[in-house]
Amino acid sequence: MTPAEQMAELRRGAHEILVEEELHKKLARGKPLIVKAGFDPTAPDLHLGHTVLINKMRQFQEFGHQVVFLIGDFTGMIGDPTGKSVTRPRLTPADVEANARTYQDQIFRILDPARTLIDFNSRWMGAMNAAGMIELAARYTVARMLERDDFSKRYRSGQPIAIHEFLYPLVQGYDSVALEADVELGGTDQKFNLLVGRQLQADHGQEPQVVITMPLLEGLDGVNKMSKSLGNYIGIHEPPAEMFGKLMSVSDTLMWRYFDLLSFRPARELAALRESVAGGRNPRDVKFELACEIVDRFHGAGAGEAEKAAFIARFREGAVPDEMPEVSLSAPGGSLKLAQVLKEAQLVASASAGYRMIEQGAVRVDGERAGDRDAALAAGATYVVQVGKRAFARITIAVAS
RNA sequence: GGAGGGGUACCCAAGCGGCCAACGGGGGCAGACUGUAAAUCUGCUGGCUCAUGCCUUCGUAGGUUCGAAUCCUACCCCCUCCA
Repeated sequence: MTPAEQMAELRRGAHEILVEEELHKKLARGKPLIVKAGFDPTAPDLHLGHTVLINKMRQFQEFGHQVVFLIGDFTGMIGDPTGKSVTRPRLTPADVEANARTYQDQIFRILDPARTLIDFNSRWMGAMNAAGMIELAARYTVARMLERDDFSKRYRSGQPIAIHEFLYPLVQGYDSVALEADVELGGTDQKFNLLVGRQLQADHGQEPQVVITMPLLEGLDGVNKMSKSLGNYIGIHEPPAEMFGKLMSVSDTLMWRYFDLLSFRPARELAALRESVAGGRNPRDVKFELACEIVDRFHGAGAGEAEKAAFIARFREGAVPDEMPEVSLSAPGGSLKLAQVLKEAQLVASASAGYRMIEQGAVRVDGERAGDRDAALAAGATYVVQVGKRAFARITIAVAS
C-alpha cells in the first residue's frame, strides 16, 4: 500500500490527526512505525466503544506497523484526572495488576498478537528516581498545565488539584519518549496528554509523534456516548444473539457511524454500500452485514450468519426462539394467575406490571394473545410465554404437592 | 460569619390542608404501522394472587388535625449573593 492509500484509510473515522503532513512523511520512509496507545487499567470490561481505538491500532498492524499496547500500570496509581471534576482515588498496585491481566484475552480478538507488544509503563517509570522525576517535571510549566480545560475549570472554581495530577500528563508523555513512539492514538478527551508527548519528545531530541484522536462512539440511543452506566452499550462479551439484536436496533443514521468506526471493510466498500442504499436498497439488509461482521469478530466466523437466520425467523416470520429461559413454578391452587406467572418468571418487574402488560395485549401464551387480565394457567403443563417482542420464557407449572 | 432560595416518583417539574398514587414534559415500556430502524399515533409508567380494597411514597424525625406533599418544631443536605 502506498503512503497515500494508507493515509486515506487511517484518516477514516479519526477525529483529528496532528500533524497530517508529518504522518505522511513518516509513512513515506517505508519503515514500520511504532504506534502507541495507552490504556488505563481501571476498566477492563470492554464494549464496542472501546474497540474504536483498538480497531485503529489493528489498521496500523495491517499496514505492517508495530503496535504497542501500553498498560498504564504506573499512571494507574496516579489516576487520570481527564474529564474528572474531582481528584480520583488511586489504585493499589494489586488492583492495577489484576485489571491489567484481563485486558489481554479481550484485545486479541481484534489485534494480531504477533504484531502487538504489550508493555507496562512501570517498566521505566518504576526505575525512575526522584531526581529523574524532578527533571521531568522541569520540562513543563504550570501555565501550560492550566491550559487544560478540566484543570483550569477546577482551579477557577476553587476545587483542589493535587500536585501528582500534574504528573499524569508528564508521565504519559514520557512514555512516548521511552518507546520512541511515531504515532500515539487516544480518545478526543486525551488530546492534551497526547500533545504533551510531542513536546517531551522534541525536548529529548526525538521526532515528535503524530497524534491521532478517535471520537467517542455513540451508544444505541444515538445521542450519548456508549457507556456502561447509561446502559446503551454492546459489550464484547455479550452472547451473539444479544449483540446481533442490539446492532440491528441501531438507527439507519447511526449505522453508518458504526460502519466507519467498527467495520474493517475498506473505505471504498463502505462507499459502495452507501450508494446502494441511496439507490434504493433496503438499509436493513446493509445493517445485516454490519451485524454479521461484528458478531463474527467476537464469536467466530459463521456466528453472524447463524444469528442472522435466527433473527429473520424470529422477527420477520414471527417464530419463537429456540433457546429461552426455562422456568419451573408450582401452583398451590391448581392454577396460577398469568400476571403472577409473569412476575415469577421475571418477565416483568411486578404483578401489577404484569396486569398492565396483559391489558395492553403484550402477552402471548403459546402464540395466543392473552387479553383477559384475570387469565390463569393450569398446572401440569408447559407454556411458552412471551412479553413484548423480546422477552420469552418456557414455563412449566407443577401441581403443588 | 451574614442574607436569601430550595430538597416531590428514573430525570426535570407542578401541587402548598381533603377532589393526590400526586398536573405537565423527558426518558422508559407496550400496542398499531414497519425493517425489533426512524418518524407518527395510542396506552401504560408505586406495590399487593386485582380489590367501589389494603399497604408504601413528596429530604429525615417528631408534632398539630377527623384528615398533611401541603401547617408547626428540630435536624440533615444542596444552591445563590455578601464577608
